[in-house]
Amino acid sequence: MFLEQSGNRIGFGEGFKSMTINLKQLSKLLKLSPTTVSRALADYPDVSAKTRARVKQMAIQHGYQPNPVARRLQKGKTETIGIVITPEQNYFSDTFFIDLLSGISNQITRAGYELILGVASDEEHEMQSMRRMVEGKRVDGMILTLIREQDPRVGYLLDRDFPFVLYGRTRETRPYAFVDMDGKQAFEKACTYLAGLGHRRIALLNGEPGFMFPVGCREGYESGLFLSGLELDPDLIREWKHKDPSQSSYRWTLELFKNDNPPTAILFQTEAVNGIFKALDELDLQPGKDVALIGYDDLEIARIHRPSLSVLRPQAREAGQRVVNILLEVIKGEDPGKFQEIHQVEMVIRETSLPPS
Amino acid sequence: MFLEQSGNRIGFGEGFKSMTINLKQLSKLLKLSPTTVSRALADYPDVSAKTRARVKQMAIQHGYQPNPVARRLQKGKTETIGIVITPEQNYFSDTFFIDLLSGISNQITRAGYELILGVASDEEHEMQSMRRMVEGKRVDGMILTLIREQDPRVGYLLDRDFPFVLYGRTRETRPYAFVDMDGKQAFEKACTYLAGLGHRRIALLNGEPGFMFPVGCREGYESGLFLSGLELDPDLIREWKHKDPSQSSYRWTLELFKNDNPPTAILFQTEAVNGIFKALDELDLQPGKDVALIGYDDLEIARIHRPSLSVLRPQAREAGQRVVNILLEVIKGEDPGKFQEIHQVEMVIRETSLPPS
DNA sequence: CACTTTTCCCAAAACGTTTTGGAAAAAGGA
DNA sequence: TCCTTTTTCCAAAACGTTTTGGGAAAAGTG
Repeated sequence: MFLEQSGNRIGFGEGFKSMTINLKQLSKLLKLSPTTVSRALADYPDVSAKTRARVKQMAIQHGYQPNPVARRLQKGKTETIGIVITPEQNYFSDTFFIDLLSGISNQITRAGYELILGVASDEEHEMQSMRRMVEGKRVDGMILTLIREQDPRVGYLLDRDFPFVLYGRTRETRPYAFVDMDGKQAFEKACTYLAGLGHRRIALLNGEPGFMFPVGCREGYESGLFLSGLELDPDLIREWKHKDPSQSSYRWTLELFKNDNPPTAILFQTEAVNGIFKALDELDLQPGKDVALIGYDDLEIARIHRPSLSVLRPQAREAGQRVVNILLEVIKGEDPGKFQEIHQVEMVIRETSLPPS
Repeated sequence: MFLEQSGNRIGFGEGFKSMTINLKQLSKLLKLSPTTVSRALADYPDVSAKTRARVKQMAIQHGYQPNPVARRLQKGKTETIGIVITPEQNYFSDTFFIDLLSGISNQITRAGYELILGVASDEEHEMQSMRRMVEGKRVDGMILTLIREQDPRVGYLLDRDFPFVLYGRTRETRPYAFVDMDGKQAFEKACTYLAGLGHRRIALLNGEPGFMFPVGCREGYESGLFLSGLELDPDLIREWKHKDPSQSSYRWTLELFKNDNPPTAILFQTEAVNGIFKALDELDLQPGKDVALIGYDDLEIARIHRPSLSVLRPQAREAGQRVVNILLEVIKGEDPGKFQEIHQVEMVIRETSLPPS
């Protein structure tokens, strides 16, 4: 009785009228048990080729799709992974993060999973949003970006053995999975390139301390100087604030050129380029001509600007895809320590990396 | 027997060890039925105040949270809403879209819902991603942004009575819910303001045809000219491409000034500002001094630039919150036609809106 | 032919909630 | 005291899948 009723309950209720068909209804149509239909669709070997074909054909004909919520309940998995972004850090700006997100999203969809997004205004809400996802059993795994040197999120997740993958790295001795860009090698390459052109005073306008990504950049910078036989001058290193990249980089650039012996080249994250351009303009210095520039990240402004900006270009899309594939492995139970990838960064020479004049 | 077993199944299995407690387990602890516990937590009146307090206390003590997947199955709702973004349109860039998303996300979380995100590379995948969500029963409602004049998504959703809300508007006669910014009123205000300063040649560098938002901008521009007793000159209207705002606006700005009678002011979407600045620089015209500028959207660059850019500022965060609240009503079964909101846009006068020199 | 193996299918349980439809106990009314 | 009403609780069904543990029929095997 009840079975009959529930089988006929299509098209009732207000709001969205579901045109979709049930497993039970489909099985009735086929005069088979729900078990067999389910197994046929899942390509189990214990259903004959003939009925399997019949089932699949009927499923397609009626546009049957298994209800994901029911599947999740039975399987004990949410088939969902979570990510929390914090807009105030405009890390999010422009193409870089979008490329990363695009790679993540596509791969997640391909796996039949879902991506749920949290937007947090600050560090505290970031943690809160993540805890809701984890403790509320809303996701099977987390993706973390914009990693800090000491990142409480990593400890939290490790403590409860919850699957996660970092885009980036942190200071943590326990093994964990990550995909990172080789910022060190990138900045080393850029630095030796500039030195090879004859630059002797190369400045570094680096990201804010506390985050992990500037660490590699600085290491690469120092290593590049060393390899080129140049000495490190602390006066040539400055750090912009991520809350206000343009404003802080503007001020620091002006400061750099108050130096008795000013730089002839600057390495920096492209995020900070607006402030640098502005400062150089005020100082009557032409980017590329009077000061060589190489930015990290190939944002739109880098390609658009005249002269166009030489950049270090991370493959964000590919990285995003790797992050997801790894996370799916970790969710399956693989050892996270096995997945620690450092991706190469390409250097794109455009118009702002000439020899010193 | 089986009940007992499943009740004890904590801490087994590889991977994430769930520390969380069940409704069944909690009810056993309380020596109550799952029914009563569930109803106590949901504040049903048919459970005594004393036991309700006892239940709640125990629930908090053990950190009980109902499994959302099970609840969704029973309730027949996904408690999830979907959004699809397309990165290539760098509508997404900078603070505006993030503010919108932030408002959306916060309100969704507050309602206990989830936001699932699709990232589509083009119009076709955008539709595909949405269909997966809708036909796959993965969401209860959709949020649409960056609406086109003829937008197939709207027809699709209307056809199957699926709840949705637009951020923006489209050309569609059937009633639907939307939250839009009053671009018309904004551009009218900006235009009359400039005319009031004495500008007689005001140009419009508008968004790409096919999308809906430039329509209102143009209407406001024309209305502003009319109200100020100025004549419309088609030579002063150009349209940039959304795939490449900087490049196209750069070219069109140069073109505008080839005019025998060039403009003394430009209205535009702030997205296109880089190209305009670049072109003015080449033409040796100072923004704000030689050419007045008012942009639509208060992006970071607008505040940072010297001279700082006068802008029309939509309240994206608030709009995002409204979109969600409306969508929740529509999901409940309210008539979408009741929810059609047009939000005012504030004008922020900074340094680029002086009288003509 | 009798026995074993393989092929093909299915009934029932389980996932963790909420809702339905009572039922027992307590309280109120005569 | 007996009947009615209110209070307080609960067993069972239901949501739509997948998995478990067979079981009947068909196909081999001797």
